[in-house]
Amino acid sequence: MTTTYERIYDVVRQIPSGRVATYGQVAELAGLIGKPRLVGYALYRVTDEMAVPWHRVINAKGKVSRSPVRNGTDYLQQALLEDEGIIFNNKGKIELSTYRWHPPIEMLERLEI
DNA sequence: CAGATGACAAGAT
DNA sequence: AATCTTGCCATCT
Repeated sequence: MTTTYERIYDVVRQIPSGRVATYGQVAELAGLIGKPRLVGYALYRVTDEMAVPWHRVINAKGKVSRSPVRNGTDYLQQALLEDEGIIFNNKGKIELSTYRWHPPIEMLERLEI
């Protein structure tokens, strides 16, 4: 049986290099409309063996969600995104209109969104 | 099994 | 623009 978190990881795995999605967007695509926090909770528990591009998920303000409990993975996140060609401005913000991932139409139809 | 834990988002101030 | 509410819940120990 697929757990809630596995569904979230499956969505994140669809995000291509050089694009990003917001927590709310991932929640919606995972069938968890209005529960963006669950995505944050799930990503906190990601390990490298899971092969989930967790760094491609940012908050709705277009910034990396910083938190002391992340042990520096928040700063690593920005570095990984820059490696994929994403430009951050001087305030650590990116242009969502430029970099946001647009899921394939079949995916949206399957979810009836 | 009860309590602790934690990467959000939108609206109000 | 920055800070403060409020809603929200699967996992881990």
